Amino acid sequence: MPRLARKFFARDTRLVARELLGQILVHLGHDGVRRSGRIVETEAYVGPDDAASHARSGPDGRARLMWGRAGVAYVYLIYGLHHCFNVVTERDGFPGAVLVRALEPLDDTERANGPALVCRALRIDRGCNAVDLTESVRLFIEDAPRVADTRVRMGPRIGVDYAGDWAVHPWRLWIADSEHVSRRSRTGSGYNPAMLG
DNA sequence: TGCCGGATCCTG
DNA sequence: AGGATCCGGCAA
Repeated sequence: MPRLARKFFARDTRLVARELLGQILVHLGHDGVRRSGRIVETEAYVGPDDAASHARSGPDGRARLMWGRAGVAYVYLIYGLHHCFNVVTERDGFPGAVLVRALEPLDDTERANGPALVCRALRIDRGCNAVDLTESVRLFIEDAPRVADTRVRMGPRIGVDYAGDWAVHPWRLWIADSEHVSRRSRTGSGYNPAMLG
């Protein structure tokens, strides 16, 4: 199965977040086991002014990878015990990334309906940080059929209430009929992008 | 150098 | 509702 190439990621972050739905995230662990899952929920973090984004700490800060080459993994530790997996987007010099929030489990993978559970299920940790997904043989995203617009929902990002006006942007995207999205996406409302005026 | 708070999850 | 538990950023 072909993997997603750099030009897929080097676009508007919200578009990448939308088109990542349905694609297959694959990690070959140190134990040689292939673990994978279909991406069913994402969030977009875009631009230098997004108050919810780690990119706010600047091009030399914690999330400097977000300012760099699209298609690279940005993995960080949160709350001292969990990992979150992102893919860098946009052109060089403009920060952006998509957080993978939930997977439908495929090969040797346990439930992954939350960003930290995604990393736990696929054994992704900071050893995966800065890996180029377009070149790595152990961490990449396979190109799977595109999900129809009618199945997509969008709503505000989770856990970023501190970000003021930026918290209300509907930059969380998920597959409406998936059993494997996070609790908030399964029970929350959300709306269809096609219904936008 | 010290402190604060977080793109979370689980248990009670 | 609260605890677990580490690290980067910012204030002093």
